[in-house]
Amino acid sequence: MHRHEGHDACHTGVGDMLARAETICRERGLQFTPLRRDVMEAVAEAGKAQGAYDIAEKLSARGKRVAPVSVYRALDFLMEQGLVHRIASRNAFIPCPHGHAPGEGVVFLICRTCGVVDEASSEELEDGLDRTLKRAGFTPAHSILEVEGDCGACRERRQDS
Amino acid sequence: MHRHEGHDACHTGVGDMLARAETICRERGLQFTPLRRDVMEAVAEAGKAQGAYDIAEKLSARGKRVAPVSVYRALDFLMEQGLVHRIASRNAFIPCPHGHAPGEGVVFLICRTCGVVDEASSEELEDGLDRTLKRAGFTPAHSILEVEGDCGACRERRQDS
DNA sequence: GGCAGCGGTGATACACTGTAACATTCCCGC
DNA sequence: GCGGGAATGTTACAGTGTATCACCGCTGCC
Ligand SMILES: [Zn+2]
Ligand SMILES: [Zn+2]
Ligand SMILES: [Zn+2]
Ligand SMILES: [Zn+2]
Repeated sequence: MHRHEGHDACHTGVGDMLARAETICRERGLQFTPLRRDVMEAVAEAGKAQGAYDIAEKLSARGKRVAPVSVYRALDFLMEQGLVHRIASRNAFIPCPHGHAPGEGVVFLICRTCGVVDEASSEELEDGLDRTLKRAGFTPAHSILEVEGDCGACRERRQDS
Repeated sequence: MHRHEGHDACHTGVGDMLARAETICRERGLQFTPLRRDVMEAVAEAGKAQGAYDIAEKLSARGKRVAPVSVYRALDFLMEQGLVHRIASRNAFIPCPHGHAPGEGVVFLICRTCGVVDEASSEELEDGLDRTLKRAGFTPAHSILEVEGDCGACRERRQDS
C-alpha cells in the first residue's frame, strides 16, 4: 500500500482492519463469515470508494462467482457494525478505521482528483449543525455530510507543476 | 444575499416560481422552453421531492408521452440555473425558492414522515464546516448536507395522538 | 431562396444500482 | 434425527441514469 500523507485511511492497514472487524463481531456475538471477510478486505485494500459491482467483480476474479446481491448483504452487515460507510454521492463504499460514537457527525472529504475519501469530525461543526436544526424546529435522525474537492496532496501536486 | 433559518417562512407559490424561472432565463439569455416549464411546474407543485420518473409519468398523463431522458435534460438545465436541487439521499428533486450565493452551504431537512424537504443555511454551520475542512487541509468545491428526521409539524402531530 | 450550424427534443438502447422472492445449505439446540 | 434460524445462492425485476443518433426549428450567411 502506498503512503499518502494526511490520508487517514492509509494509517490503518488492511490486516489491522480485518483483525478489528473480527474482534468486533466476536464481541457482539456475530458471524464474521468468509464472504463478509472477503468483502471487508476488498473495500479495505482499495485506495478509493468501491461500488458494489466493482467488489463483486473483484471477488469473482479469484474463481468463484460472487453475485452483487451477496455483496450488498455483506455491505449492509458491515455498515450496521460501523465497519464500512456508504458514500451517497458516489454510490460507493469505504472502510471505516475509526469506530464512531453513536450520533457522531462525520464529514466525508472526497477528492475529485485522486478519488480518496477521508473522514473528519469536529465538535464545532456538530454544534453548528445542531443549533441550525434546532432553530428550524427539526429533529435529526441521521445526517449525510459529504464534501467534494481537492485533498492536500493533490493541491500540492498541482502547484508543483 | 438572502439567508434562511428553515421553514415555511417562504411560501413561494407555483406561479411565482415559474415567473421567477422565466425571468432568470431571460436575464441570462437562455430558453425557458415548454418542456423546461412543464418540468419546473411538476417539481414545484409537488409537495415533496420528485423522482425523474415520477415527473415523466406525471407529464405523460396529460396526453403526450415524455421520456425520462427528456426530464433528466430539463432537470440538468434547471439545476445549473439554481432553480432545482437534487436530493442525493433520495434520488429526487425539489424546487429551490431562494437563489443562493455561490458557495453558500445549504442543509436539506428531509422529513421521514411527511416527506417534505426544507432548506436551511446558517453562517455558524458554514464557518464550522470551513474550519473543519481547513484543519484537514481540504479545499472544498461542492458539498452535500442532508439531514433526515422529523419536521416540527410531524413531531407535534405525533405528540397530540 | 438555399444552406450550414446549433440548441433542443424524440426515441431507442443500454449501463449501473439496488431489492424481492424463494431455494439451499449449514449449524446449533432439542 | 429433527426443527429453526442465519447466511448464502439464484433468478428475476425495479429504479436510476447515460450514450447515441435522428429530427426539427431557428439563425446567420451566401
Ligand atoms: Zn468512519
Ligand atoms: Zn487527492
Ligand atoms: Zn435552494
Ligand atoms: Zn414532516
